[in-house]
Amino acid sequence: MASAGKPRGERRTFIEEARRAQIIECTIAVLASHGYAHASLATIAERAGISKGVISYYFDGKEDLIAQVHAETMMLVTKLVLPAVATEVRASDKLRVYIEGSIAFVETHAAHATALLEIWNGLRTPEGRPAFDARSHEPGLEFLEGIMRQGQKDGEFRPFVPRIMALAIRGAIDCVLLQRVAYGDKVDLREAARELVALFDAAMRDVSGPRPTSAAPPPKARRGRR
Amino acid sequence: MASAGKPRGERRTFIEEARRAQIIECTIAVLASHGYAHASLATIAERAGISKGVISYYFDGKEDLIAQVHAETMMLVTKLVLPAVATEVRASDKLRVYIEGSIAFVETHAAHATALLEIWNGLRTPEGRPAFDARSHEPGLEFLEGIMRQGQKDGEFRPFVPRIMALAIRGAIDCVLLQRVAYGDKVDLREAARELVALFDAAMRDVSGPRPTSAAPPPKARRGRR
Amino acid sequence: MASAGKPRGERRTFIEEARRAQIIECTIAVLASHGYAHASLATIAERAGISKGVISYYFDGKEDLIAQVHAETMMLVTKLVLPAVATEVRASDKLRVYIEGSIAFVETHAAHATALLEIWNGLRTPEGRPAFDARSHEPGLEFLEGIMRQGQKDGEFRPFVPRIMALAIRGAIDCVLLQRVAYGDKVDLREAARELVALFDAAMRDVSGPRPTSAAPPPKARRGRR
Amino acid sequence: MASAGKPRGERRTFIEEARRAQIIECTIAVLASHGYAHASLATIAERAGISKGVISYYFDGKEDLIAQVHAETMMLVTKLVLPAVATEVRASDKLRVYIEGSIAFVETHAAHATALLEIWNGLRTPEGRPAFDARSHEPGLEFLEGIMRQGQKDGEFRPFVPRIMALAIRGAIDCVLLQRVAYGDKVDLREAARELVALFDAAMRDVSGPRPTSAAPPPKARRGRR
DNA sequence: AATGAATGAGACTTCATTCAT
DNA sequence: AATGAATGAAGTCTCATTCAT
Repeated sequence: MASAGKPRGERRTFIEEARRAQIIECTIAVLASHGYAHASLATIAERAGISKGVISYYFDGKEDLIAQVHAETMMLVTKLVLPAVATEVRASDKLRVYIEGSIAFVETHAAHATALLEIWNGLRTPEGRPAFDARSHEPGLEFLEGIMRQGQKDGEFRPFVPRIMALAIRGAIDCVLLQRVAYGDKVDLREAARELVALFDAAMRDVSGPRPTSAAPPPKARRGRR
Repeated sequence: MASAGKPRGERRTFIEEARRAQIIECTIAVLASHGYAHASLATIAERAGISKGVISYYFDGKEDLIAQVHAETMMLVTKLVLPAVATEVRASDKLRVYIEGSIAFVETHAAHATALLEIWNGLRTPEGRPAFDARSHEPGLEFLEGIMRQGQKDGEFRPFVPRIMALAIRGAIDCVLLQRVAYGDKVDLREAARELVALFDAAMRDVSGPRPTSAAPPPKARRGRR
Repeated sequence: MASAGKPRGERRTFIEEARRAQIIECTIAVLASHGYAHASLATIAERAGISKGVISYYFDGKEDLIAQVHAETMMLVTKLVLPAVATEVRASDKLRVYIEGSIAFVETHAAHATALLEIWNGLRTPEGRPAFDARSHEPGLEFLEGIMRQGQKDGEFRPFVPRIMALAIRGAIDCVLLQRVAYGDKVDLREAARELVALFDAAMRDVSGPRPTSAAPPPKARRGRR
Repeated sequence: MASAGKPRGERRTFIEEARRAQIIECTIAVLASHGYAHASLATIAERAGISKGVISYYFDGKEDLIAQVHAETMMLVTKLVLPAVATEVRASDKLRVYIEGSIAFVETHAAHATALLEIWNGLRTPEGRPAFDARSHEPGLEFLEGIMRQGQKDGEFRPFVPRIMALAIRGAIDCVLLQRVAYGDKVDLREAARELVALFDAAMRDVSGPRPTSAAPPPKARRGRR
């Protein structure tokens, strides 16, 4: 039950917001380094240098904590990737920026990315079924499908089932993240981004005929990759 | 500890082997239906209609049981997919059969496939690090890379980094499995197989020049981004 | 520990007295609605719209708070029932008024009555022994016994052991309260009062012989039973 | 969830039945001596000289344990009181035997009686409402009401509301138990039984006129009360 | 006079593991 | 070869209490 005394309303003091952020940050770190199953409240509290009770004070139990970490991280990755995608006009450019941005997120926010993967894989319903299963990919998948349908309408992409293509993109990015987690710096993320962009460009581009909108060159100057 | 009397050597009676197989089978079923974290020895024993002690008798603890389930399942999937691949000659055909076989395995051995995913995601070292992380993909990845290198040598495939392409294939297949787990029959595996084959065929095939056995395949010009 | 600065002496400012009364009132409400075990300081503070610290400021811990709630409520029920009893002369009338008043208290002060029951049942010494056990009934029991002895001396009542009769009256009233708590409005308290009066009148009245003080008619007109 | 491995089926081994009985016995003792709120599993296990886990092994959690203690004790008191009641024919005799039996149970099974009272008072729903509130008295109350209605039909009892009379009887007995708990041997249970029988006999007996079935004298010889 | 923040003990539960039979 | 019984550690959660501000 949402017991009393916890500052879960809208009004948040400065110190409270700081603690909350600190706990979330530590949870991400522990998720990344210990894995979902070993991310106990005790470990998290120890890392934060606080007592376990504080976590219960700020969050409605472990489930709530994990859910908020998930939401916060999803918001972060969305905020970092989507705006860049929105600046592009052509579907192929959108996808390129999406892939590049996703891989860049893995590089700049390794712990966040790993924690996200842990949550996706580890969070379960009481009966053991995945709680953030493929369903939690939905928003991202639908976003990708939207881009693909646009590309197909514009004649930029060949015909294919958008859902499968979107799955392939997500799976590829996640698999690269896994490699990064396993092998660390030995995995060249720049190269991975470059290759994945080329891979899916080749996989989707329509080479069967003349570009329908050939008269319409890229409406904006080619943006350098970095 | 590996106490004396346990039949863990090579010599195994028939009944022993049967028990062992039964336990492994039940573990797979429980992993698939309850998830890694909820797959307790009690649940497995109950499903097998035996007492928990028997599991300890045949396996050196839970970790050992899971490891053997993993090995057994990997062996199974390998046995079902690789021979078919070996009957093909051209790299593109090998890849097609590999993808089709992998997706078919998901369909015919749903529990095995799900259990495998659960183990990959859930099994950890005592410190919390993934025990069957990306490293356990290695054999499969290297197998795929070998096919790709062959295709590139034959001029069938364009130049690309085999490792990344292999990762993308594995990721795509795993993601389709996740969808299947999440959405069940609503996911059309035949369609998925067809689409993935087309996807990676388009992604890899060399369309720049004359066909496969031409005299001079593109050595490695243009590792350009597009 | 009773730290300095807390207004626990006699001298109390108006605002202090108001806070104290407010906390006690809220404690009664929470006891009645949540039960003893679930009446946490957090819940009480929340209901009062104050912080938990205030309660510690005005009371020496939870035990002290409950004790004061008990004392206050006992005082209230005494103040409401005893004066009416005192206006009667004959023992049978006193008992009638006592029962009617007790049941009326249950009706007009439902939360107080329920809270009292919760305290009687729930409050324990640190070792787990009832802290407000039967002993806390003592004043009320002795009061009833006094009335009975008077009635026996006057020849109004037959001979019986006053203590047991007093226990029966208290038990009957408490049991009616329990029914009220459990079944709410479906329990007709007017009827219960009427029946209990008749029950104990029949149980105690001496019908063996002529009224000793038959010459002394009821000194006041029979008060309507409702 | 009813986890696996617990012997909760019908088949019970001897040793298992013994453990189960031992745990229930210890729970009754701890309930009686420590009160409901302080009857933790740790205390119960300590008293039984076993580890906490054993309790979980034999019972589905604390709630289940308490429920079984309740059921077992109710069964015991029923088994001890009801047969004796059934041997009587006249309602007044049935009630006499019921009261005598109930008080005798308090004397011979003090811990059981106290534990029962603790459960009635202490067991709550998650929201804090009584779980074995007055409702759990229902069977007993209805049994008493049945006797009373028979007595009224036979003309043995005067008219009154059976439910209130039944409540009064239960309340009186419980209150005597409370006194016993509080004052121990100083409370004379024989006297209490004698007095309560006389009390309720006087309260219920119809003295208004001739016995309706006066022609039918007591069908069996008066059984000496002691 | 009051508050928000933090603590730490204690409760219940789950589960891998051990052991006598 | 197998079982039932038992253990003990670890996890999550609640809550009275303390304390600096």
